[in-house]
Amino acid sequence: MDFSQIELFDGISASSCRDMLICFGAEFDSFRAGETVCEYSDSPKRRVGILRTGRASMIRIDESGNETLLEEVEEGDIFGEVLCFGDGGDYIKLTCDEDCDVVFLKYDQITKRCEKACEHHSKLVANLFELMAKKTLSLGERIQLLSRRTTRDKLMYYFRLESARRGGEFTLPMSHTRLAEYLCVDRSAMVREIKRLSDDGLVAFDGKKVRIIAE
Amino acid sequence: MDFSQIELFDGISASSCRDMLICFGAEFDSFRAGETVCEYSDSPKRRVGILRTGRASMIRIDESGNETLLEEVEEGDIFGEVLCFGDGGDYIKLTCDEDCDVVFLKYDQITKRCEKACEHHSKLVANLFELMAKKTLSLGERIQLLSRRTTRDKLMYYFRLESARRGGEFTLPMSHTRLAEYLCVDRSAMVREIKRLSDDGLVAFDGKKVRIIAE
DNA sequence: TCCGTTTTGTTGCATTTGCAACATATATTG
DNA sequence: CAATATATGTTGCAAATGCAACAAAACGGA
Repeated sequence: MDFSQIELFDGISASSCRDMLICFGAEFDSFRAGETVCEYSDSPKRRVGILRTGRASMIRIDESGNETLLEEVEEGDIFGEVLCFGDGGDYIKLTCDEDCDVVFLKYDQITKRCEKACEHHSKLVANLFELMAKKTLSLGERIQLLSRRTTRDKLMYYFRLESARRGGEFTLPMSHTRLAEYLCVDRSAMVREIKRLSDDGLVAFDGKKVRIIAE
Repeated sequence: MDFSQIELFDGISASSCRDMLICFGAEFDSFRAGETVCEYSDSPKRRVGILRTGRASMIRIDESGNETLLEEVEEGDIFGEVLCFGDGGDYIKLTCDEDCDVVFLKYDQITKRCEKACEHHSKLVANLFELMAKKTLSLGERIQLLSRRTTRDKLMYYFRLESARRGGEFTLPMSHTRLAEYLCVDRSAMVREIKRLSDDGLVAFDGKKVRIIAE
């Protein structure tokens, strides 16, 4: 096992990694596209996951069967019920969009000093801190998006963000169906609104390509 | 200055605190209720704030003048543009609901090792990690709330959460006006929906007291 | 206490939205 | 290739929502 490429273990020697993996109760696992990494319905496992490779989606399904895309988890991201999406009663799962490699750490071991007092414990916490800061930012961005009142505003905010991130014209990184889940709006209503944006000359669409014309 | 009650400095001696405050570029400040702690419109200051005492609100005001309550910041919470609410272009400010005491730390100093290699640097990062985990949870909760499609669902989710947290009946911790901002819906529409919830016998209201009757 | 400000309650109305139901197109898989 | 599943485009309609406007109530200082 090569730890050096994993951001979480950055600056920690391989032998220290091995020590720590024991005291953190680390588990490595792999999943195929479409498989479920974990479910957060029942008993919390109190562990933190790090996505080493692949892409996955945190999805909530409510009583009515509505699916909501809570967040996209990408390479290097952390996830876990201890960190986010505390118990609201609904069924939540993490599903792989691609094949994924995952590490799990026991949350309680992270903040408490371990008995063996691994010398690199604190370095690992610092690394986790970085990952967490990244996540916090992306959650905050999500809130900014969802706090728009209308579908039109959500779409424009999303398009502007993607456009800024990728520089001008960009390709939608997901299907309409999924985008609707991401914006938390009805798909058909969203498509209707997209057409209006196009008619009003604010945004130009060419297949999955999007270009903002006017603010 | 007594550091011992501040969660951030938990487990760190007063003398180490003094050392660190220098290398972290720490600034202490106090604000009166109603005052603005900081604005995140223009140039990012790249610093992290910790609210030592008091309560404050992170508020966004968009071009149309709509105010959105992005998050409530309470005693011990951290805040800052580096951590959340990355640049979406809007004007964001943190306003005190009560008198507040605040510490600011330079973000870049946190993750980088300082030249003097303060021995307690890593302990402080671990403490920050805890604070951040708390924040991440609350942001995730917020996303769960905002991802409900209808005002009714948002209200019910909010009521259930508060009810669970405070055990049965509870008192609304904010005005209707502010709650509407928090749920990101129109106030009048929200009041209308509250009346419907009451009429439908799902929730009983008595002034600011709220009690859930049925799920 | 009085005055100005903020909050609350309410209503009408145009617009937006969710929802259900299709037909069609586009993968995906055996 | 055929068969099945999934995604897309579209529409009607009832319901929810945003918005504007206003009066009444509550609050907060001077």
